[in-house]
Amino acid sequence: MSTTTNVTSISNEISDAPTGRDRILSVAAELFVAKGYDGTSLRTIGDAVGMQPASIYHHFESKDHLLEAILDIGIEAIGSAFDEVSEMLTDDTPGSFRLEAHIAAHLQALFANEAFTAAHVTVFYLSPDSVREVAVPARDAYEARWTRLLEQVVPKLSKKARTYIRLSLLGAMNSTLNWFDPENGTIEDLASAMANNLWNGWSSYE
Amino acid sequence: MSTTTNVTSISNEISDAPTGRDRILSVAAELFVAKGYDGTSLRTIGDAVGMQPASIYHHFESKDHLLEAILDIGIEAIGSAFDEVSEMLTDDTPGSFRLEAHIAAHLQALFANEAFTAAHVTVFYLSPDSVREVAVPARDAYEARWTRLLEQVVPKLSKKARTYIRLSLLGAMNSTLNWFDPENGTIEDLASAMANNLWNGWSSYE
DNA sequence: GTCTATAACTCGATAGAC
DNA sequence: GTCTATCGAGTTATAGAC
Repeated sequence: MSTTTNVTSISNEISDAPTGRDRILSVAAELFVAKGYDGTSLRTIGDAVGMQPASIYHHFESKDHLLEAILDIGIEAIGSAFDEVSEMLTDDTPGSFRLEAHIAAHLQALFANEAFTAAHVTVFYLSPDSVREVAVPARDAYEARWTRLLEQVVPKLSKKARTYIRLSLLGAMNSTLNWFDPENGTIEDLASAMANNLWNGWSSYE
Repeated sequence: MSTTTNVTSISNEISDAPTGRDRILSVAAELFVAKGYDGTSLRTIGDAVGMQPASIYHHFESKDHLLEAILDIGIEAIGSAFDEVSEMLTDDTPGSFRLEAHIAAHLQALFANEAFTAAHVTVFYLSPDSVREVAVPARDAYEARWTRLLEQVVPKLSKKARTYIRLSLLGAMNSTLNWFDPENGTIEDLASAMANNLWNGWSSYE
């Protein structure tokens, strides 16, 4: 589907100290997330990869296209993580289990793919219009997976209410990038806590 | 406490078509939220207020100080909204009511103070270090209000679990800036839905 | 595939008139 | 309090050698 480097090859090459194009992608993703798209110059990226800024243009047509490639890798990674979980679950898996498993997959993907996935939570919203337009279809396809999941897990809820909880849940999960430190607790614990609190409600802790 | 224009005078002057310093603040806040801090030049702000970029320096020492003033107004506004609700509730108000009232206040503040409050959700994270350092104490004080509230509302939960739900809830509420349209539903409804789903849990909709 | 050099432009900020 | 004019540094991107 994608014409850019796919996630599998990226994650394999991360441990192999990627060079050239893949290394530019990794470094640029980290910098974009840390300092913003406008706040990261091609000089900064070049310095970080040990390359002149002009050399980046051999691998990418423009700074915008570099960001497009990063967002493409990120959404592919998190979509695959969702699908892998789906394949492991059967139709009669309890809703609370399915919810927790997909929450865990989303959170793992957020923290495990260098900054490719994280870029969708922060960088995306300030991206140039042309870049956003390219990234939107894949993002919508990912959201649609959650829409279908919630239709199955909380079928009694109205469509509008399901929209609210879907977007609230995604907002809560994505916010973990701002406050959760994977060295200070496991993502499994975090996912379990989030899923349990959502499923059982807070009233039991009153 | 604050040496910059306070929220009350700002909100009063919004309807009076503010001029000079206050107008720069309003316009810059909107632009910073829409296009990012690095993505908004003083020239752009000047154009939007009908002023030469150099004239902005009569009101603000630098672009950084302008952002500091905006963040100060924003956190003051949302803190006041929290405190106003607190004063309306008695100690024996049921936890679910208190939760919903404070959620509603937070969401109202997010959408009602031009972009001053919203700047804390987006612009803050990519601000220059010096600006962030200035804004952090007031942000921490606001978070501490939520910490105390949750200690009272869900006392049986462990401290760690309360930290998770506090940050998840704030993340969910702040994400509404990305997806909720106040012209397509009331904030009261949104707050009610969020509070009810959190309090009662999703299991009842299975 | 990476380099040097540079074009064309924009940035935040300053100086000083009015 | 707002203006004009401008400085020095930074930006994306291109041209062309190796």
